[in-house]
Amino acid sequence: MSKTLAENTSDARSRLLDAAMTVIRQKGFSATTVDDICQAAGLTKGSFFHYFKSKQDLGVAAAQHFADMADGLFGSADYRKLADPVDRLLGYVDLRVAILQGPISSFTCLLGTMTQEVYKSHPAILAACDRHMAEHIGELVKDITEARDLYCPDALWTPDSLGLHIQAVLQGSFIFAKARGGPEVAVEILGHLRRYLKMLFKR
Amino acid sequence: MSKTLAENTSDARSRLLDAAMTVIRQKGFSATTVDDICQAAGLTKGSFFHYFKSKQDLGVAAAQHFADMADGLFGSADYRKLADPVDRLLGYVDLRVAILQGPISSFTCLLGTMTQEVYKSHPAILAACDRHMAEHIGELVKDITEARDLYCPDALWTPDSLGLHIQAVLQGSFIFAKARGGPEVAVEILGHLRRYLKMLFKR
DNA sequence: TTCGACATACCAACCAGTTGGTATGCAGAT
DNA sequence: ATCTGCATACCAACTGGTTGGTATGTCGAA
Repeated sequence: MSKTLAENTSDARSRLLDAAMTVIRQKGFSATTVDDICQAAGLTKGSFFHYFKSKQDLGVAAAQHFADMADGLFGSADYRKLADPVDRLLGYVDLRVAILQGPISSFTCLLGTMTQEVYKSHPAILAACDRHMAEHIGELVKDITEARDLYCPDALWTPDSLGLHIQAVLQGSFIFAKARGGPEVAVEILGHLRRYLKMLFKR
Repeated sequence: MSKTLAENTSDARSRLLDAAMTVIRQKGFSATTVDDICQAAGLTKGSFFHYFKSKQDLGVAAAQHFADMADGLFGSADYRKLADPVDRLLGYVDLRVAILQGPISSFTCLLGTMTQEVYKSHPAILAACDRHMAEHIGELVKDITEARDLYCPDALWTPDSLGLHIQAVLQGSFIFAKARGGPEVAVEILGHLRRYLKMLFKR
């Protein structure tokens, strides 16, 4: 019943996944050792391999875990209730800007980070990252499609391509946040994304 | 003077750097071993540590090497001679699209890849990546400034932020190219970047 | 003979994964 | 209620292969 604070106290598997999310976003997948994760979770290796049959297996599960967390965050956000689909898209971007706080590893995308690293070496992880990113984009594409039908049905671009573009800008902004050691540069970059969206959907 | 294509035959240091560029872009910095690089270069470890005092040292040199290569490519491209700065910017994007061919590791950015991975663990490499990316962006910013002065001097955004944005879109498009296993998706993403630039600089 | 360029052989640290074990909980039989 | 049997959860210690790095040697050019 008694629980320490930093090391969260839910079941061991969740603790390992939370730890993995944090550590992998800091050091990358290859550079994080199983021991790193165990230490961060306050558990031992035996426990780790009780829940995950390999490090790659953990990678896949961590991608899932991250996607679930993101789903919760964006699925329940206030901007989702706005009537105009363009407002929802801008609300999404604004929320992403608002999130840019605290340590870098707290707002960057585990899926993008792992994709970069494992695309040749761990196909299972790559596939998981691709699938979860596609699902996340899928939600955006719903709003994009609606907005396009409403404000520019004759536009030359497809909703899917714009969803990808939005996500690409985000991923790119994370890289520069890492390079510069802070989120300020990402805010500037997302400013252009926001402007582009407003220009596309002239009301 | 005569050089084979894959394994080139120039001096050992260059061969090691070329090999590092290729292998690191495939497997990431942490996952590539010194032996990997030596094997790809057709040399041995003794030679490696003759030229680089550590793996991190190689990372810094590889970033430099990559930046030099990029400088050569973009510095001498035809679009640089165009009179209108907007044409030069669009020419830059078009060249980046044209480059999206062959294996993924041949067109992705070593600097972006390494930044993601080493931002907490190898400050020297991170600093090198940041510096070279900033220099590359600096070239873009010249054209952006000129274009802004010419076509939209009252715009609310700064040339620097647009340079970063362009580069962020590129970096993001590489991530998706890796996730999807091909460059097609990057072409779609860059299409939006191109449209944004044309909208910004209405002529 | 000396020096730079490279090779060979080797080491200590590290790392993913294994082994063998203990503690605890639970289900059903008695 | 209590005992038995078995599964789950977790741990400490170990292993075999790998990795960054070193020590030493060879060879050709100056």
